[in-house]
Amino acid sequence: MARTTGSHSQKTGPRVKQAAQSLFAQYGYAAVSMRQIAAEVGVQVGALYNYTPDKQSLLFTLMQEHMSGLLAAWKIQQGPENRTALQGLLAFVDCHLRYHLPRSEAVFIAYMELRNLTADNFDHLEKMRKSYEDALEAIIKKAMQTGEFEVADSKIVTLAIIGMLKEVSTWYRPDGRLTEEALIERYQTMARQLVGARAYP
Amino acid sequence: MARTTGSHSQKTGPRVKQAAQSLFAQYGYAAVSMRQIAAEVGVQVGALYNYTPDKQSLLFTLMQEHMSGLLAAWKIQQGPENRTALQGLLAFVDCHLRYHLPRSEAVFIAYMELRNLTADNFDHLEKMRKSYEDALEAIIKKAMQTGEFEVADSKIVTLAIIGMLKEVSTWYRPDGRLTEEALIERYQTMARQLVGARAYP
DNA sequence: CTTTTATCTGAACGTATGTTCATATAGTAT
DNA sequence: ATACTATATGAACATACGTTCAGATAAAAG
Repeated sequence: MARTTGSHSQKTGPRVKQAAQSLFAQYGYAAVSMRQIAAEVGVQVGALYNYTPDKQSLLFTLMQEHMSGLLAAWKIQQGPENRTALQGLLAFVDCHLRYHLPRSEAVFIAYMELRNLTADNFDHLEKMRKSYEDALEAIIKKAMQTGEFEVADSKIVTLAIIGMLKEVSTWYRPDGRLTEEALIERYQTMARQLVGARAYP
Repeated sequence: MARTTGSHSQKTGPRVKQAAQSLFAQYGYAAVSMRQIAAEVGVQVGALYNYTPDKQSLLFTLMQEHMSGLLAAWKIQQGPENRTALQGLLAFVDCHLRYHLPRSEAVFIAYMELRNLTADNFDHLEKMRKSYEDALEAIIKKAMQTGEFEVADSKIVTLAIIGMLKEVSTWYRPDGRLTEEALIERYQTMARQLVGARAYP
């Protein structure tokens, strides 16, 4: 062996991804050229192809890693099976916001660039998105059966809560009026009222 | 005068806008070429410039008209000054969904293409969006003072409700499980619970 | 029928695109 | 020092872009 694989690559590779994420988030995938990404990294355009087979893979990798991280975060925070539905709901809100708020660029891309994925890549991500949605719906469904929540339609309530949470990423700024903690507390309250939870845990 | 102005124009003009709307919604502004739009209309690319000074104006016109229509719809449905806050909230939910559900293409563009507007055009639309948001916040604020709603933060609740409503457009299909009426009723219920409204109107 | 003019065509403009590749460069191992 | 190879360059590829415009077309007005 001559040189440890990717001695430069280990520096440049992440910088390519970071530049792509930053530019895709700001201008959109279709509006960003490989030359713009190269310029941001400080390299000629041909060098990018040492780190990605093509532009599409760059987008897919970013989106896939973001979604994997989200599902992993929930797996950790989802807690024991025997807790109440309200505890589950509050944990879901907490987990979602804590993961999304510090990742505004990745979040923006995840919601805006789905249509720029190839069919295969789209299907892959759609399955991940669905499984995240299902995690919340499972909590709601269980609470409907036990009467813990007062909701008429678990599907709609699931989507409403996710919609309410997604919207936060469009305006939240870390230096804004509310701390992350205060924000989470407010959204937990709204989620609790939205599902008509009977009592505090 | 030789020919009534726009004898063909009155047919082709709207078709250009419709084609642009359809293509922008499906593939995104940056990914759609003027040649694609022309092909959809059934005309050569040069002919488009009889109907728009440039591609940007095509986008702005679509977004501006959509937003004008929304504000006009609310102006009609907003009702008398003396009704209860809950009546106002339910009317807002009703108005929002009735306007958005049959306009999925325009809605998609309105939320996705803001960053492809020039600075001036963006500012114009941002003001309109803000005034729509303010309409809802005014209802919430009033209800906070009278104690009609139990909310801690009118701004956050406003954004949460709008987020919840916006999300509907990402999945609603006219031939789906729920009728428009049933959907509106469910979202009115969720909005009412979300703000902790004291009693039914 | 002739004139007028709104509308459309077809070609051209300069510039930009994603991707490839032979060649150069510079660190690492022997 | 020499050989090796991961990484970067710089130019080239065919194709596409938004926009312009001289000229063709066809419908209404006189």
